[in-house]
Amino acid sequence: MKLIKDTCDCRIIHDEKVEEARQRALDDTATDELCQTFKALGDPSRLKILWALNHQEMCVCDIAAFLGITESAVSHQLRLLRTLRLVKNRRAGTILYYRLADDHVSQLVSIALEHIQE
Amino acid sequence: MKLIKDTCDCRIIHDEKVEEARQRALDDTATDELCQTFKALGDPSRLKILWALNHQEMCVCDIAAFLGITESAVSHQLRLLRTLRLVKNRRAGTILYYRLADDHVSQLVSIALEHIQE
DNA sequence: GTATTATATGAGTATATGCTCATATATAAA
DNA sequence: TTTATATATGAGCATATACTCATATAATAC
Repeated sequence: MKLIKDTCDCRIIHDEKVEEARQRALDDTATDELCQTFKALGDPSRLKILWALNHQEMCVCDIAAFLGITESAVSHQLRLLRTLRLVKNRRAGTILYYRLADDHVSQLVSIALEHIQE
Repeated sequence: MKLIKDTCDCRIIHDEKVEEARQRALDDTATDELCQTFKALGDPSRLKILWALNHQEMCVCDIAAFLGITESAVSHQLRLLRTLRLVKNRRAGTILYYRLADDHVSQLVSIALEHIQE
């Protein structure tokens, strides 16, 4: 977190607002984790995957067929979504079925849908 | 939207799941707008700006001082946030005060905070 | 054991993007 | 009008990232 310089070339019109913002600011770790979560939802392939998994569990090759991209690309994205605990999977033989980890994704998309529909 | 090939090299294990996903899929425009919205929240500078504006209105130079980045960088980000109707501004002389356009951002961040805190 | 299927992963590449710098615009004051 | 202040914008650059390709791993069948 950079600090503002003490020299006169830093223009702060409302000191108290800047201080207030600093007080309420999220810590760096939370900011970073929030960003990673939102960024995960900010890619068309991942958003489509998550939206599809919101309704049913699916295996990698089905998701690939649905999206029209390679299974490798899907697998890469699923790894990211797993890391962020947005999806979980269960194994059935050689097949891995993916599903949403919880209903946060559903809630986030619902609110974002409200936003874009106004 | 690419379609899957008819040749035998496309592995679809569960036809009905792929079809179900297609039926429920969001249209391309909605997907794109949702992604842009989430992407906007997926950058540390923009998320900090939005979080700060969730508590009070601020002008460009105050935000710049708060974040420790140039006013130019802030202005670029605010333009994006304005385009996505996430923030609004009011003019007071030469100063522009920015605020959140509605409470969707607040709701989105709250849910995402729940997610990362589990 | 080998072969097959389903998925995962590492490296490389092309595109996207967040910042800086220089410049432009808008409002106000002199 | 001239000057100063506050913000906006375009271009360029350095980094991030989403995909492809080749290869590796895991589970099953033989």
